[in-house]
Amino acid sequence: MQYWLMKSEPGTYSIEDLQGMPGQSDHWDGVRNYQARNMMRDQMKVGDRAFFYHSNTKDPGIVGIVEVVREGYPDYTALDPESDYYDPKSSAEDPRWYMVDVRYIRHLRRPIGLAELKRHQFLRDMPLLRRGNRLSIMPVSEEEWHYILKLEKT
DNA sequence: GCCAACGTTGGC
DNA sequence: GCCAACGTTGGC
Repeated sequence: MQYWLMKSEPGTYSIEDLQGMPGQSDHWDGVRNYQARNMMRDQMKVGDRAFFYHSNTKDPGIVGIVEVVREGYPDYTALDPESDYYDPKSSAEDPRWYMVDVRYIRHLRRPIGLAELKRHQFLRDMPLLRRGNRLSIMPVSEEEWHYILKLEKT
């Protein structure tokens, strides 16, 4: 089983939004970055866990945990001209973008902010903390995963 | 295939 | 709202 971190702007889609969906699960649409696409299409497996990260907000940070419940399949919002995520270069025959489904597991006991994460040398290699990082989906090592879960209890 | 221009991300 | 960093686009 692998661990991940998935970013979302809470103004667009927050962990509370996911929690409010039927079955507390939803598709993770709108990813339009090839590296992130490849991870969803090729690497994310049912049962994998991910941190839900709130980005581009007053207090960016990890707020909860979700589980992958469906593996990569074409992101149909790319085919919908009405969607903000429409991409005329994608087609049903040759889908360019993929998504996975995730299910809400729980909130962390407290949000762990970006500033706090940065204070931990142990986490310095996380792509999230590297300068200029723009990946919206990234792997988290098992060690990092458990380290962060310990922070939650402090 | 290079690279300048442009658009987007996302912290601050 | 600013702007650094980075990915993408498109002219050549």
